[in-house]
Order: sequence, then structure tokens, then C-alpha cells
Amino acid sequence: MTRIPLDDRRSALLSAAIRVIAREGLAAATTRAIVAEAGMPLGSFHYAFDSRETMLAAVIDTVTSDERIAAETTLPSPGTAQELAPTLLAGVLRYIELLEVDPEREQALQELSLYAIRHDHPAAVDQLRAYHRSAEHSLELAAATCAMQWTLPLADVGRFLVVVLDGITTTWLADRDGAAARRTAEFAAPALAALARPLDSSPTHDPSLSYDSALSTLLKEPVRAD
Amino acid sequence: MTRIPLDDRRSALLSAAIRVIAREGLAAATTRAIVAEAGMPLGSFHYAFDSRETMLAAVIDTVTSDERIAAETTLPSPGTAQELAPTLLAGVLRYIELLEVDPEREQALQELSLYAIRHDHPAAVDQLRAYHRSAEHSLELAAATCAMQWTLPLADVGRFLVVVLDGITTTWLADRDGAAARRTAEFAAPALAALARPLDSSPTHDPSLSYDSALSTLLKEPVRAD
DNA sequence: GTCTATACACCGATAGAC
DNA sequence: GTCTATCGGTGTATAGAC
Repeated sequence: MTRIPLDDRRSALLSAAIRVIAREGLAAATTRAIVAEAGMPLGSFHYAFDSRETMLAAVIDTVTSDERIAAETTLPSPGTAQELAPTLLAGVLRYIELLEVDPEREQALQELSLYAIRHDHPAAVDQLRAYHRSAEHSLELAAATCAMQWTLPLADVGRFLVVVLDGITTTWLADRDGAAARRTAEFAAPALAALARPLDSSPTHDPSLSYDSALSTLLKEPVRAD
Repeated sequence: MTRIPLDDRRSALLSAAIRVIAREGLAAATTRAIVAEAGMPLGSFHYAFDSRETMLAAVIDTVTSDERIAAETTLPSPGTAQELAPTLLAGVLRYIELLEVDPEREQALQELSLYAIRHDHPAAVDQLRAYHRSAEHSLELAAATCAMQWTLPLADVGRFLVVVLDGITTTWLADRDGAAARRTAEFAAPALAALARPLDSSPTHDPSLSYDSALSTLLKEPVRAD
């Protein structure tokens, strides 16, 4: 009858699977639920994928794509140079907004991540590395925009940003306290900015001891007072 | 024959369930797998619990107990006063050690948390609040031991610690990079310590030996207006 | 190629033997 | 009370009609 290209079928099933996982959880994303969401008969599933496991690997691969992650975590790139801490803060706040707009999607990503750690560990590592790449790129861009440079290896700063974003995500998913998440962001941003120094400062300085330059940046950010 | 008190049966099933979840994941923790782990016949399950859902609620309640969480996250309390940042760092490093000793347990806790968020939200909130209580208690103790006080509401500082610990956990579970986790801790500890200041206004000591106290001292200076 | 009908394993839960 | 046997339902996967 209606002969649909195999790739179209596959992608339709993948997006249906993501919707089901987001709406009802990974455990409820059965083959029956997925084909129902896609409006297909059950038989179509194993025509497009060898098994449910294979399809889940494809789902993880889809949500792990660099473009998708970059769209979520990339900081806005302002045309004019400004202070680093507010730039970083704006990026984290933007991430929190995305979190609030589509909580189910983030919950789905967390469930897929835990699933991958247990059943497809290489995929979990890939997923994490994609986040690291995006974080490092954003941090590099932010520092350059503000005429700053990082005093620690970019990988370490990037990891801390990933840790903070992930922690904010998990915590917010549980308590849905956007104000508290934003207070966390307001602390994390200057703490990150404290790890950078102006581009033209003395280059041969042991970074582990040069908290003096970090201090000035940290202290420029008003500590939240209530 | 062997009449076992109901409470003993329940607790045996609960610990068996936790072992199964840790070893094979929440999805694999079926009633059959749990009673097999506990060495009981299948019929015993619904004699001890109304349903699998009820038992999972009890599991969450068990792992959410204050004592259990405190044992994982409480900082060591040194008898002698010392600098705040190393004290905090020691606590985070100790948490990372526990993480490395029993990764499956932490993975199980993450899976239970995501399950609770979706299917038993009040329990998820309780779990998070237990972590907050423990974090706040540890931070209060650490500050007092070091003769310091927090310059932000304890709840906010505690939340940041929870966020960092959670982010470290999720990230480490994926990449198992203990060295990177410790580098993250080494950044987070002084960043947290920067949010405290000495209890009294006595003159500072040698700042070259303790950057965290220098940070705290400078934090007392007025934030300059832009 | 597409879809219906079905196989077969395993799930949570329970009835009934002892 | 304790355990065996089993029920009804649902899971993944497939055979076979068209």
C-alpha cells in the first residue's frame, strides 16, 4: 500500500519513542506504546529495528548529537564585550529556562543516561563527552568575548560547568524550585568566572596559587544578599 | 514451621530489593527476582507488602533516611580548628571515595530518584530535602569548627553543595574518572569556602598560606558600584 | 513490503493446598 | 501462616496472509 521509505519509518519511530519516554518514562516505552504513538501497526517495529534494544541505542545516539546538545547548552554570544560572570550567568539562566519549558524532555534524558550507563556504557561516555565538548566550546567563546583566558585546563573548567548544569537539572526535576535554581546559578557563574583572568596578565603564573586575579573577578559579582 | 516475624520479612525483602536494584537495575527488580535474592518463595512477597509499588515506596523511604544519608555526606569533624576550604575538600573527597567503593549503590539511588520523581513525587521531594538537611548540617558544623560563618543563607549554600555532589555523582558514574572528579572537588571546595567569613573581625593571618581565608576577608569589603 | 494474528516468556497478583 | 500452582495480562518477537 503506502510504501514509506525505511529511513522515514525509523525516524518516525525514534521521535515517537522520545515522546513516549518523555511523557510516560523509559519503562513505559514498550514497542506497542511506541508504534501506537507513531500510528503504525506493531509489525512495523521489527521491520525498522532489529530489537527494542537496538532502537534505544538509536534513540540515545539521536539525543546525543552535538547539534542537539549545543542548542541546549551553548551560551548566547553577545556582539559586544562585557564582564565574564554575567555572560556565564546568562548562559546558565538560559539553560534553566529550557529546563522549565520542557521538564519531561530533561527527565527523559536523565533516564536514558542511567539506562546507557548500565546497558550501553560506551554510549553513556559518548553522551557525556558531547556535553563536555559543548561546555568547553561555550566557555572558550565566552572567555574570548570578554577578553579573558582560563587559568585552568579548559577540560577541567568545562567539567565543572557540566557538573553544575547536571546537578541543577536533577535538583530542579525533584523540587521544581526555579528561584532556588537561579540562586545556585548566581553562585556558580562568578565561581566559574574566578577561574579566568584578563588576556594580558602575566602568563607565567602558577594557576593553582593565583587566586589573587581570580579574586577580583569573583568579587565583582555581587554576592546575592537577602 | 519457621515463623518469621513480619517485620523481619519486610526488612529482609527490602535489603534484597536494594541489592537487586544495585546489581541489575530497577527495571530488573521484579517481585520474583527480589524473593529469589531473599531466599523466599514468591508467595511471601504479597504477604509482606500489598504490591510492588508499595514495596518500592518503602525502599525509597529506607534509602532516604536521615541517618543513611548523613553517613554518606557528613564531613569528618576534626577536633582541632583548621582552614575551611581544606575541611570542605576533605568532605567532598570522602564522598568521592564512597562513590568509588560502591558505584552500584549510587546508580541505584539515582534510578530510584528518577522513579520517584515520576511516580511518587512527594517521596522525591523528601529524598532531596534529606540531602539538604545533611548538607546544611555539615556546612554548619564545618564553619563552626573553623570559626567561620556563612555570608549567605545556609539553605542556599547547602543547595549548592547538593548540586555539586549530585553532579559529581552522575558524571563519575558515566566516565568513572576519579581524578577528574577530584579536580572538580578541588575547585568546588574553595568556591564554597569563599562564601564564608571569620566569626570575629580579628586581623587576618598570613594570606599566602591560606587563600580561602584571604577570600573570606576580602568578601567583607564593600562591593563596588558599577 | 505491509499488516494481522499469534507464539512464548515473564510480569504482578492470588487461590487454595497444607 | 506458609508455600505451590496458577491466573490474567502484557512484554518482545515472529509467522504467515495479502
